[in-house]
Amino acid sequence: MVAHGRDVKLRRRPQLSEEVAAHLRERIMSGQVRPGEYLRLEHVAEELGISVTPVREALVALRGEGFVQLQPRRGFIVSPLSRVDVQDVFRVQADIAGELASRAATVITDEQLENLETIQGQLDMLHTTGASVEQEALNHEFHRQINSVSESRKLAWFLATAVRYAPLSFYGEIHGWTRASREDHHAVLDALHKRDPDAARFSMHRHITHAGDLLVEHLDKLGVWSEES
Amino acid sequence: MVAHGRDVKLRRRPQLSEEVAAHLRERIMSGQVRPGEYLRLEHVAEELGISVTPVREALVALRGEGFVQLQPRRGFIVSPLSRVDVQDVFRVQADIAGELASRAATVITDEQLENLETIQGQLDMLHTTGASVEQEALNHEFHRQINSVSESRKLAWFLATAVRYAPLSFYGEIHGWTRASREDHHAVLDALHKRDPDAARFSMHRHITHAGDLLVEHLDKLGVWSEES
DNA sequence: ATCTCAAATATTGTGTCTAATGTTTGATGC
DNA sequence: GCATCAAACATTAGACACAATATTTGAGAT
Repeated sequence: MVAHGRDVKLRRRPQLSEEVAAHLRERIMSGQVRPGEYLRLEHVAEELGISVTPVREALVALRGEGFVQLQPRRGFIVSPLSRVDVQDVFRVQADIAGELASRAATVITDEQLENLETIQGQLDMLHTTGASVEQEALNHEFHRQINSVSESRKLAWFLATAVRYAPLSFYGEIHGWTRASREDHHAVLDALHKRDPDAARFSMHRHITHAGDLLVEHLDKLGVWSEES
Repeated sequence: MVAHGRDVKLRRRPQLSEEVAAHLRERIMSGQVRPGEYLRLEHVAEELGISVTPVREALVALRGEGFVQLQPRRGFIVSPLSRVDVQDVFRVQADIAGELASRAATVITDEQLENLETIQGQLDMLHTTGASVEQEALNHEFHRQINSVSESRKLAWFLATAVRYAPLSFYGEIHGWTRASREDHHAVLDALHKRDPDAARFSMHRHITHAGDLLVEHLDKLGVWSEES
């Protein structure tokens, strides 16, 4: 039972299918592959220099996330995507994140609050410099902490699937986002400090809505929508 | 052409992995496999008389639905499940179904309304007899119609994933459900007739909440929860 | 001699690949 | 147009490499 040391294996190889899924998500949400297009197993496999098995596995996962549709015996098609669709995803995300923040407000410990303050403090410092990768990580950690406070597994899971619709590097790239985000975060922290569930829900909901609006604008420019009106 | 039938129980029309996924969902939500248990690929494959490939595919899909978790190189574990978890899933389901009903109320056509009335009429007739399989189908169709009126793809998709937490044959088996359902449905129809979004949202939300409460009660008896408190 | 503990070895089971099978689509000939 | 056939491709099976865990073995300490 003795710990065999925490020899950190830095080279922990991620699952191939995970990488493929991330790759395809990115390609879809950046408009490189259009809605209605077929994603051919063999084609993708060849492109990445792997066999079809992990590609198929990735596509099955992506189907579960709503990015592609499976036509049995025919193949995987990129799902239609409209402005309203993305707004809807963020509506769900905002509702659930709000609920989680609300629950967190009633049970959060002083220690957890301090932890959040530390994270936000580091974020605020990075604000001046432009280290967007670390900003991403800290931002993610900030939300992860809040969402884990109430231990609402299923809500957290729903939230996680909604979050996937935002490209990984999105938040670092959007001008003006870091600043708006900072103010939003402080409003959330304030509500948590006061143990005010309604305020926590409201401020978190508003925060996610802000993000969603920016993403829609961003995707607008990329022109990823399937149809226009 | 036709395989020399060994003990072939699985039909060939649907995808194997689909059937496996449904099979495992059912086993999880009926308490036959407990949270924390490993689902071994080969074991499941042998049990169903198929190879491991579609089993793995089904488990990947189930991971996307939150039923199991993947520990890389270790295996698939049945996710924890508490009473609160199921309540949360139904909360999300109720919110989204309410939103979809609300949207439907503002755009539904007379023709679509008449269609719904027909479906509900058939449901009401079956109420006296006990043809639960057909009841299931009609009930499903009733909701499907409403959810498709507003063409909100992503919301409908979220809803679909939440719905999977109810065992397929659940509604037919619960005593008193068909009657309560009938009243709920008529309230929804009434709201749609009046083109009243708020009433549609409210009545649909209540309907789903009713169903959720019954399912929780049902699962309580089965004892599927991972821990008690 | 017995116990402790770690290195060596065996076992189990996933992750990926290759190959066989079946289905769909589109072209070709009638 | 309609049947037939071939190519393309998804789907399933089977095989194997390798990682994670369990078991055994053996050296050193008591």
